[in-house]
Amino acid sequence: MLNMSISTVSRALKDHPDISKETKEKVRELAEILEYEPNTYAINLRTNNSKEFGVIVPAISNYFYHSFISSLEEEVRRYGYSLIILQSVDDPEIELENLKRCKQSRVAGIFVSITSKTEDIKPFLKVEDQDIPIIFFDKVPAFEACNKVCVADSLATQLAVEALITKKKKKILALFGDINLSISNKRLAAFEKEMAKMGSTISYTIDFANSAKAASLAFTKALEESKPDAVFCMSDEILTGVMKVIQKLAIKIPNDLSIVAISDGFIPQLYFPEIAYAETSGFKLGKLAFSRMMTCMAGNSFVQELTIDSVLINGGSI
Amino acid sequence: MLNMSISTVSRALKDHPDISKETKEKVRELAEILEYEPNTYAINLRTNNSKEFGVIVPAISNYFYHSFISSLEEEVRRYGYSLIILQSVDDPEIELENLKRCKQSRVAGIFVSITSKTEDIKPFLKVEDQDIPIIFFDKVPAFEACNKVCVADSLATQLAVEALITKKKKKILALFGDINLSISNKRLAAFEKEMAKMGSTISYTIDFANSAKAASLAFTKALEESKPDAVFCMSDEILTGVMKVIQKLAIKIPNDLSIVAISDGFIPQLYFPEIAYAETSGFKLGKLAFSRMMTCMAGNSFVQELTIDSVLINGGSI
DNA sequence: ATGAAAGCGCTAACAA
DNA sequence: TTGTTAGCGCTTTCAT
Repeated sequence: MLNMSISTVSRALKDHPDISKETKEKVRELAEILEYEPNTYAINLRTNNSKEFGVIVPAISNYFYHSFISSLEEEVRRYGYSLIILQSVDDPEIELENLKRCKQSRVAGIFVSITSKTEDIKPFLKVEDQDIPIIFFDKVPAFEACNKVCVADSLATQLAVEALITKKKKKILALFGDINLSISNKRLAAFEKEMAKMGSTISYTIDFANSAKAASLAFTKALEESKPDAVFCMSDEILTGVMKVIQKLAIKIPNDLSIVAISDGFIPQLYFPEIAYAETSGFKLGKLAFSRMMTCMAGNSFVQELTIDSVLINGGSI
Repeated sequence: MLNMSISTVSRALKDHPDISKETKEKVRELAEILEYEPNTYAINLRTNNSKEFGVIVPAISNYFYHSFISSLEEEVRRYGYSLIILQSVDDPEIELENLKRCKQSRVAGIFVSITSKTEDIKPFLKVEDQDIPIIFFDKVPAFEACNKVCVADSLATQLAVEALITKKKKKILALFGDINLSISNKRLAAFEKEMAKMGSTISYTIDFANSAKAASLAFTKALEESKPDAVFCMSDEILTGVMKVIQKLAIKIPNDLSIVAISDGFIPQLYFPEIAYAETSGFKLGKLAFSRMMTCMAGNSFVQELTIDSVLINGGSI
């Protein structure tokens, strides 16, 4: 319509320095009028990349992941990217399918939190070989040579325990999640290290629960048996189980019992008094994961494991 | 490598009836060995469609949306589709950008829950004109001629109120969300309709709160002023605000006060006793939205508004 | 400053 | 049953 070649138009539209001002103006005007939209499929084909990242998580409806995803989405949007969300429903097979989908969609990069049963991470490494960077977050493989961003399990545990110690608690009940999850073990190890520091001045009991209900049960039992003066809850799931019993028995917090948790903060502030917690923020982790991805995509980067800080958020529960 | 043309390979790979068994076999074998992956960009360009849906929500980190998204993802995955997630952070401008992104990515269809400030839905209708079906869900425009799937606001409200009436409650405090939100108004209207049915046998107070904190305040005030024997909470947000005060004042549920809410169920079961609620399931809405999308894509369908049922889930709170 | 032309990897109509 | 070919809409090199 403007009597110029396709290449001129293409260049004009992307503000190429070779094109004269007047031409650019004309092209832009007509594009506006015609409501021209570049065909993303063609661009992707031609440039062999797309402005999309894949995100593979065990489940979106999780205390932690949706805040991670939300924060990540905010970040990538600024850079013109979008997020393709895939759930593995904690099934390694579906996880593998999802990975394949990402590969086939030729996403620019993949964020993945592995399932609790994922054993073989070779498929992930293979995708990386094809120049699709992978950032593992939260639930990361033990394997060394991959990019990971994690919450500070040890630090968070330490902060939570220290808060209890400061308040001179003597009999701590520590409740952890599924014993098979690496996160449980990391936090358990950190907990025991803190206890070791204190020597025999503090006694403690440890139990595991793989659901809120199990946590309620474990807590109820411990209440009778070990009569703790403080409870350490490894996760929101554990905390909700404990808090339900506390409401049921009308236990006075913090007079009868102190509570401290590790959480991203949503659940703790539902209660009165609000529960003190060591923060593990999905929000912050999202930002970190993104910046790590950008570095990887730039290409000049070593594989490494990054950790976000944790802080203790005070509540009236200790 | 196999001494055959590209088209033969293409057809063999997609099990075209014209191709002989042996050829297919050979092609598949070699494809396996070579780890051939079809180039999605090229397919999209050629076929002019992609196996992706856009999802535009005010925020992922919301009581309701992440369960909707989670359920929708499960569903679309079965059909080989993926979900592109875009947040509008309740900003109509960003919402518009997101819509544009979807259009440019030429998604197969869009699921959208509009922001509380979205006034102009013409841009959405325009996208529909380009044969990208749009399913509005949850927060839908008042405009008639578009496809909507919603939770049953009236029914849920009715069920919740009926539960209170059955228990002979006489002084109901009804707490609603942001007065500007259509959802608040729908539920309010339904509530008043139920009250009208009862004539003067029941007295009630109505208040609005646009945050959990505001709900706490409104509830505290009402407690002193109107001394209700039951509280109706329009949403999880309201419920959490109310429950915090209840814990603070150690109010006995249901002896001192009955509580009923409208919720998808996660929050109500955090408390003891568990809170009775009329269910508005993001999970079910996801399934419905998807099936509606498929119908629209098939092309033979009228514009319509669909609603998912609600049921009362009993708790110990009434 | 602009144009011509090749080609990204695939599909499908048509030919053989 | 298989091959030839055009073309999807764009980017980019090379020529002018």
